[in-house]
Amino acid sequence: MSTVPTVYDVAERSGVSIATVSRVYRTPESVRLQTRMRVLEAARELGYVPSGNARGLASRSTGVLGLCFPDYSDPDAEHEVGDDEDDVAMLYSDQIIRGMERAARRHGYALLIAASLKGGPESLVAKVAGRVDGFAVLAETVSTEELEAASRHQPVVVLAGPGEDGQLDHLDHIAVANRDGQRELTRHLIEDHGLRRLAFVGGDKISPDAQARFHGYREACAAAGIVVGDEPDLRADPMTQAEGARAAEELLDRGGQPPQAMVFANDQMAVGALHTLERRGVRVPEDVVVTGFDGLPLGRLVRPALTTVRQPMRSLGEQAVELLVRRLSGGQAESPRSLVLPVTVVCRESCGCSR
Amino acid sequence: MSTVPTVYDVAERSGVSIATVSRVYRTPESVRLQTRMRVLEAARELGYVPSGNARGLASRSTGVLGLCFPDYSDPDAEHEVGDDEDDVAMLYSDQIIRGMERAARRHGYALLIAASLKGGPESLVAKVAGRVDGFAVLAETVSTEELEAASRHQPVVVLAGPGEDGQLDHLDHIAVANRDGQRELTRHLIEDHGLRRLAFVGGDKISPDAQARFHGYREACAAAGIVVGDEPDLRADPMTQAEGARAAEELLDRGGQPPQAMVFANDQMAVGALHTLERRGVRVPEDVVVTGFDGLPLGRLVRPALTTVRQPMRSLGEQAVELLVRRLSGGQAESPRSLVLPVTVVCRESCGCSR
DNA sequence: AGGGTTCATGTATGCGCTTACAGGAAGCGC
DNA sequence: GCGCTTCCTGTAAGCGCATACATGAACCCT
Repeated sequence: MSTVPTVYDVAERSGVSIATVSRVYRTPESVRLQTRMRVLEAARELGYVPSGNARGLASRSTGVLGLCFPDYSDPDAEHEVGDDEDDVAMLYSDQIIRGMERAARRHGYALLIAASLKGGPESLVAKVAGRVDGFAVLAETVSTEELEAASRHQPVVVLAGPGEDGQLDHLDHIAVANRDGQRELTRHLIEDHGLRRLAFVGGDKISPDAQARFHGYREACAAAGIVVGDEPDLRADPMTQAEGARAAEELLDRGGQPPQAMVFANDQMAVGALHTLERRGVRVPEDVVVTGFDGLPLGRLVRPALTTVRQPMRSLGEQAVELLVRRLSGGQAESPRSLVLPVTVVCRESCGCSR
Repeated sequence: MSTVPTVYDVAERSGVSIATVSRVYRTPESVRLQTRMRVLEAARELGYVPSGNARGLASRSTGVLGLCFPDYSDPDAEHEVGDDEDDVAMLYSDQIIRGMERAARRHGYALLIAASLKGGPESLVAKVAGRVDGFAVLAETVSTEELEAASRHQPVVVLAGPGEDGQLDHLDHIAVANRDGQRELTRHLIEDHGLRRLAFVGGDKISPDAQARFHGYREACAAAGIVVGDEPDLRADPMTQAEGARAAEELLDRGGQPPQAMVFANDQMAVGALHTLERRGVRVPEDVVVTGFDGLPLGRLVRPALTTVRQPMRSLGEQAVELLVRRLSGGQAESPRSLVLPVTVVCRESCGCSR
């Protein structure tokens, strides 16, 4: 790899000063055409590539935005086969990555992504925050304190997070209308399909999303005079297909009348349930209605197609970038924004709608 | 955003020198516990986050790996609804991103991703290469010359690219066995299912992948004494669901005997075809067999499930990182590697295999 | 011819950090 | 008490670039 060429090398070779070399890249018009070409020629011969680090240091900006997200699966647990579950599991963050990448590109930024390495030597934030102009974090990804520190000196936006009550509410925040969406979907099941015996399968207690959805569910039930406990009928942890399948199993095997509808806190679990139900010969939606939440592409592809609530995950990422970009271009002083992106109920086959 | 604290601020506040502050982060054990805590305390109070740029400059390494990939879709063409196609379209690069991200994380690297902005001010490589320790490019992403320059001073691996004949063959290169896979799948259709009237739907002429697949197809046909022209029966461009649907339509409407099997150069087109066929009341696999290529999760979810060739896209990304890491840890001098990852034929319902 | 402009380039400094190297303090054996 | 280690910390020199400022040439106008 020999020694890496620098401005000095290019300057020497083309007989100009380093300042001129720098100008050729930063403000080409300010350099006489002839000189410019000489410099570029020398750069080409040397294989010169400007150092982003040096540039960043000198100009105090990197042209890079960041995204920190949780470490879904153990990176060391390599599953040779059957990474199917996984394929789906990560779609959520994939969508956000895509959204951010796109929006970032539009604004001329690149995207640095890093998943939290549980207890790595360097903290995630140190790694990301130190290299970007601003970044987004998927809620619960990094320690509050670190976020705190980082956000004192650069824009940070929290995605899909703690919601209104968080202690991070001085930061920009983007969430989706979990509660509204679930309430609306539930209302649909109750009013439009006339169902009364519903079962809600939630997630772990920590997940603010799952909790908000449960609240929406309860509200709709309450509005219809259906009694619901303080807790979901079942909790799945993690919220995977496998757990969803198991949950369906359990709901089926419970004594008493089986539910008319299984309302899952996310699509993955619902899809898992679909598998179980098919295997057990339970017809969907004739025998039982199934719904999810998220609007993963996956849900459109299973049979029966999944009724769900579509989260605009991609646009979550895009909005995050927009927010960051705005802060970076002068809006630092504005008061913290808290967006709640609307969701839409998507009726497909699994709830009994004609389609 | 006030002024960003630096080592100097932390040093002053904690009464040590900047070297000690640096050591606290780089080699904590080399600093007396008491001193270390004083420093960390000061850092916390100030909200200090080490500058990645400065660190990179001084230590000549960034801890970041990069990925450049093509600009699939026009970022400005926002489709409010019906981004369905798109959801699937990007799965390919998504998978690679995931693979890289994981592997990178394992090795303690973060991942910088950037799609080529067609004719942006700064070239993609300049943007990425200058900020990372090494990077991968999806073939055809950046100009050969730029790659050339970058690869002279840092590891670069080309993914799924020009193959054996490229002029970039002094670079590390990872491809998948397109030809072998398509040959094997085609052989399966001919020998195991006894089909003889096949139709191959390829992609644009530029795509080396699609071309290689067509070659594999031809080889299998030739081996079975089936005559095939020099060109695919149909070319789809782009290789999307919509185009696949249209291709199926065309194959159906062509005069003469319809094909017994539609062999598509990728999964997306095959899935599009599946839709068309269902709509037209043509049964799969009873009336016509359909196959894809790629092994997208999508293929497992459609009905009938798609017989295809699974590309290890995730592992493509992982291998890329492994290669980069190896080069970075002393293997610079090794001769260029050219991996061809094996693919596997995945028989599902759409070819008539019991499942 | 002299003063004022404009344009192109060079000089010099600093961005925030890492890291050899040096130096002082403390502990050891003799 | 002396020399030798060992351990911890400070000093200082860059890393590669951007950029304010200085410089000088060419030009225009009076």
